[in-house]
Parts: sequence; C-alpha cells; structure tokens
Amino acid sequence: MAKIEDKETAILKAAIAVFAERGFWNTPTSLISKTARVAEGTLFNYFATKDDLINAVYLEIKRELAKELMGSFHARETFRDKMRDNWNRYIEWGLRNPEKFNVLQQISTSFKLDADVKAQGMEPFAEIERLARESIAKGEIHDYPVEYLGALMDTQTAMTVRLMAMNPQADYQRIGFEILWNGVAK
Amino acid sequence: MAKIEDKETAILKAAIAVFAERGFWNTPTSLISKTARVAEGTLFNYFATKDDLINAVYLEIKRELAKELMGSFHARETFRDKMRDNWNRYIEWGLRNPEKFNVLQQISTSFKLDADVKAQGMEPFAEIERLARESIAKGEIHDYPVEYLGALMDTQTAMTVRLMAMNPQADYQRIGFEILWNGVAK
Amino acid sequence: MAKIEDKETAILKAAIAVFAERGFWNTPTSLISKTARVAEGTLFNYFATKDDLINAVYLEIKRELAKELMGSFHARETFRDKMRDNWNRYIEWGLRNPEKFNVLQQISTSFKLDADVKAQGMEPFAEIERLARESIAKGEIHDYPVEYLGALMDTQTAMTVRLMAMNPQADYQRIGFEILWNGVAK
Amino acid sequence: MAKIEDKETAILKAAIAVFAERGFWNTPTSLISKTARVAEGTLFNYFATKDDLINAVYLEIKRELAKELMGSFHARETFRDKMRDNWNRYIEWGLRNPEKFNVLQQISTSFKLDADVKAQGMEPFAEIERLARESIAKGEIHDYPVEYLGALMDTQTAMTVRLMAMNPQADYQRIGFEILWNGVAK
DNA sequence: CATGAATGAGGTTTCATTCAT
DNA sequence: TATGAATGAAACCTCATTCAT
Repeated sequence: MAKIEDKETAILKAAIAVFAERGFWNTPTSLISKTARVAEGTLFNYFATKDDLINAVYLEIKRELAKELMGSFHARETFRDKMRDNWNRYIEWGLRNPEKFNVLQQISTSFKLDADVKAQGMEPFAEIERLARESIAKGEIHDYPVEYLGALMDTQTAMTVRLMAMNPQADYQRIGFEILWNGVAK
Repeated sequence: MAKIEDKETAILKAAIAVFAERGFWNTPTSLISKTARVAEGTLFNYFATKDDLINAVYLEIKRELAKELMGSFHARETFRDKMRDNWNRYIEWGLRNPEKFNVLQQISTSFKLDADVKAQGMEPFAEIERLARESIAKGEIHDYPVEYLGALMDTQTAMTVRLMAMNPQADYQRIGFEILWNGVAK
Repeated sequence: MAKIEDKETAILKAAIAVFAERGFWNTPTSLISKTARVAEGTLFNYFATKDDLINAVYLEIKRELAKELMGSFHARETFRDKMRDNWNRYIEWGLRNPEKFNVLQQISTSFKLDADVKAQGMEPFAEIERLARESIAKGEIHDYPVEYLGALMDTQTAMTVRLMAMNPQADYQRIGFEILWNGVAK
Repeated sequence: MAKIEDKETAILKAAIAVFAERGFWNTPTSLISKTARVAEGTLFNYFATKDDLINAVYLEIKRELAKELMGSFHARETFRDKMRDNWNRYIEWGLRNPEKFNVLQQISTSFKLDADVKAQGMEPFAEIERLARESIAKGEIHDYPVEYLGALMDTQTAMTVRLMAMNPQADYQRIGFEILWNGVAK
C-alpha cells in the first residue's frame, strides 16, 4: 500500500491532540486511531502497547522542546543571558504549543516512564546544570545544589506558562525571570 | 486506631492509600471498598460516582493541609517569618504525609475537579495573597502580582518536597526558602 | 438479585455444550455466557479466566465420571469382573453423555491443566492400579507395569466409545473387553 | 541443510515446529512465517487459509509416517511379524520425531479435517485391515471387526509412544505388543 | 512469486454502577 | 443503611487475511 503519509507521525499527532483534551488515562486507543484516520490495529503495528505509545509521545515532545532550547545556550554571552534566553524560549514554546505542553506535564507527573526514555528526556537539563556549576565557580550565583536549581527552573517555567495561558495579558514572563534570577544571583 | 470507624472516613482513607500506590486512574472502586473493608455497593451510598469520591478525597486532603498551614500566619510577626513558617509547615507536612501529598499532586494535575470544589481548595491561598498585598504596601517586597506569588510559593514548595523525599539529607528546605525570599524581597 | 438458578452450574453446562460443538479453543467466552443466559461479565465472577473455566469444566466432568465408576470396584468379586464392570460403566456413560465425553477428551489432549487439577482428575485411576497390583500378586494377570495397564484401559475404552458412537449397532463393547482381558490375563 | 529450500517446505517445517511447541490453536500464522523466514503474505501464496495449512501439515506428516510403515508389510512373512514390525516402526518413528508425532495427535483430536484429506490419511490402515482379514481367514486371529483392530492398533501405539517419551527406560514397547497380540490371537 | 503494512472483526477481561434482598 | 451478585459497555490487543508495490 502506498505510504502516502507517515502513519506513525499521524498517530503521534493524534495522540497528543486527544491526550490534551481528555487526559491520556481517559483516552481509548480506538479514539487515537480514529483521530489519526487509521485502523485500530494499525496503531499497534507502530506501538506495541498503549504504554509504549505514551513513552513515544513523551520522547517526541521532549525532543522537540530540547531542539528549541538547545540553541539558547550558545547565542548568549553571560550565564544570566543564557538562562533568560532559555526561560523565554521555553515559555514561548509552551504558549505556542499548549497541547504539547499540557501533555508533557501530564505524562511527567502521572505516568511511570521507561527508565531509558526518562533518561533521554533529561539530557537537555544536563547542560543547564553544567552551566550553573561554571557560574557558581565564577562567583556569579550562590553555591546551591545544581539539581535544585534545575528543578526550580523547570517547575517555575511550567507554572508561568500555565498562568500566562490563563491570563495572557499579564507580565508574568518578565517578572518570573526577575524573581528567579534575584533568588539565585549574588 | 478507633475500633468503630465511620465508613465514610474509612473509604476516604482507603482511597488515599491505594491512589498513592497505584494512581487514581488505575484504581478500581472495588479495590477501594475492599481496602476499606466495606462492600462494593457501600462506597456508592456515600459517593454517588467515582468522580465524586475523587473530589471528596481532594477536599479532605486540602482541608487537612489548610488546617496545618492556617495557624502559621498568626504565630509570627513579620511577613517573612509568616511566609517561612508557612513554607516549613507545608514541607514538613508533605514529608510526614507522603501519600496524601502524592495524591494531592496527582489530582491537581490530572483531574478536572468540580468548580466549587476547586474554589474551596483554593481558600487557604487567599490569606497568603492578602498578606502579600500588605507587605507590598509596606514596601518590603516587590510589587508583583499576588496570584503569581501564590502560585510560585505553591509549586516551589511542592517541588522541594519531591526532591527532599528522594534525597532526604540535602539542605533543600533552607535553600529553597532563601531563594524564594531573595527573589521577592526588596 | 434472586438466585433463582445456580449461575455457576449454568455456565459449566453451557460451556460443555458449546465446547462439544465447536471445540474449546474455538469458543468465545461471550458465546458461553450467552448460552448460559448470563451477562458476559458474570462468567468472570465465577471463573477468573477462561483457563480457569476450562479447568473447572474438566474437574466437573471427571468428578461425575469418577462417581459413576467408583461403585464398580465393590459390586463385583473377581478382578476380571471389576474390570469389566468398570469398562462397561465407562462406555455406557460415554454413550449417554457424548458431549461430556467429547469435551473430556478434548481437554485431556489439548490443554495444559493446572497441576493440582490434573492430580485430582487422576485419583480414580489410582484405585484400578491398586487392584491390578493385587491381581498380579495372585497370578491372575501378567506382571506388567500397572501404569501401562491403566493407560491402556483408558485409551482403549475411549476409542471404543468413539467407534460405538459412529457405529452403534456393532458389538465393540463386548469385543473390546475380550481383547483387553485376553491381552493381560495369564 | 540445503541452502536453498523450497518455501513451501520451509513453511510446513516451521508450522510443525511451532505447533508442537505452542499448540496449533495458539499459533499465529505470523509466527509460522517468521520461523520459516518468509514474509507474512507469502504463507498465503502457498496455503489459502490457516485451515488449509493445517490440513497440509497433517497430510505431510501422515505421508511420511505411511512411507515409514509401508515397507514393514513386505519385509516379514507371518502376519504377527508384519504387525510387530509395523508396531515397532511406528513407535520408533514417534520417538525419533516427537514434534511430528505430537502435532499429528493434536490435529487428529482437535481439528475438523477436510473430508478428502482425512480419507487420504487413512490409506495406510487400509493395508493393515486387508492383512487382518487374511489372517482371520487363515484362523490365526479371532474374527473381530477389522476397523476395530485398526483403531486399536493406532490408539495403543500412540499411547505407548506417549508413555515411552515420559519414561524412556521402561519396557513398554515389548510389553505393549505382547498384550496386543495376545488380545487378538487365537 | 514475494513482500509486509494495513485492516477491522473479534477475543478476553475490567469495572463503575445498580438493585433486590 | 449495607450488601455483593449481576450487569454490559468498553478497554486493550491479536491475528488471519488482503493487496499495492
């Protein structure tokens, strides 16, 4: 049969859309395949189980986000600027992709990911922690555990996206970073 | 343990225990009733639907947490001390009640609560936002939107609990508050 | 709800009927519940899995057969008479209960029974082997391994039932026993 | 092993192997084609349906067994020797080819073969029944219905193979024939 | 003839909910 | 009010078969 469109991609897209709307626990695989305009069985040709599909969705989104963020570290000079760039890109990506953002949050907090998938998803943050260590060495920011800084950055960004989505005209993006930076800077 | 226990309470307790272990989407009501040593049908005498039960669990935990935190605002003098007291009580409660903390997070992020239940659950934060407004008026902290401050306090506390649960000997509790306070103080 | 009729029995009976007609591998549980005039889910209240049901069917039939045969050993005097009585009862039961006989054969040859169920099903033959040992000691029959004699008795009886079912007017019942006895007698 | 092997043969061999291991009801055609290192669709170029394949497997094995047994009738002089030769060859073939033996039993007892295939599979026994008739005429053995004798020979041989496979050091092969012969001889 | 992606009916099992007792 | 057997829709997944390449 003609591979007119990539079915795997169609399934992933459909999964993100319906997961965002109904929550992934509440979404039958039949709805995903229907949304993807694909037979019910086809889904399982690409993803052996629903859990595998969820892992794949997570990884797909994380990879897209990582690509979005990766550039930020090299485009700026100071650690503060790198961090702010990262902050801004994350938030803007989240606002541009509310479904993906939403699904990522869902999966992160309510699903037991495969260990290797989880590890892959964490890579992007390795870089930010490395930069934080450098900055600590230079005496720019306080000597806090970098894993705490990474987690803080992550949760605060996510929270900011959520608030901005509900209240678009507020100035949370600038304020949030100001608070974050003042919190850690010497 | 009380020998004769209200069945409703028994069901709520059982629900929290099994939700914490398996996730509430993954938990059949039959397991809850079994854990509560109550007939399957009995559960539905107290909670018309599973969704109602989830709402009730949420409210139950939120109320307990609120009671824990409420006192903090009056025991201290300055806003900083009130805030720190609140921070500490939240974290210590979370560490003492990992199941309840866990279930609260689950429900908050992956369940569509009834509007009125959600509203009731937010009450405790009204107080903290009121205090923040006072403090802003006194010029102690920056003039940031109080709803942002409330949300920040909430997510950062929760994140800190999670990290401390995984790494108990770390000093996250003190550090976290330091960052938070430095972030907002003038 | 009124327990007007024993549903468990109804399900077992229905299973035997449809297994006989279509083979148990080819029989959906939905057809069993439909035949038993019971909801699809009800079947699983009584038998956790289809495999459990098959084990139960096997045991049910074996027990009935055992009851039928058990008496035979005491009603007669000589070993030959006991054996012939057993032979006759088995065959007549098989002809009277073609469905049960058929299903028993099916399960015995094409299903991996639970170890304990298998063991329970074998009990009746312990007795015949014990009697064979006695008879050997008395010098009535040849000193052949009793487990071989038991298996021979079993397969030859079953084969005879099958042939008689296809060709009812033949004299296989008498002939078969004659061959069997002459084969083992001194 | 032949490097280039007929795909049809490869499929038949693979089917026997996996049927023996998992039972043919439990074996998906996809596993057969995979085992045969052939595409899923290819199997259906040779066998229109799974049922057709099962029929073909049956016939293939029966033919091999027939070839093995056919010679026996001419290599010996007396009917007893022919019969014993047949008995021995069957048993030894069964022990040498446990998978084929197993699959043959499975299909014979749990599958509705096509009428013509069944007829073809029975041919070898026509010969033994013819010889039995001769022997009866000569007064060597009792005048029993030859179809009963054929069926007896078949089931008893099969049972003996099964027992020997489980208990290889026992003397069932010799004993079994002794019983069989004494049963029918005058 | 060979391939393997695609199909969708159908299989077993789960589970929230009902209701007669 | 408490019970738990009964229900049946729906979930996930399998697999024989088709067919465009």
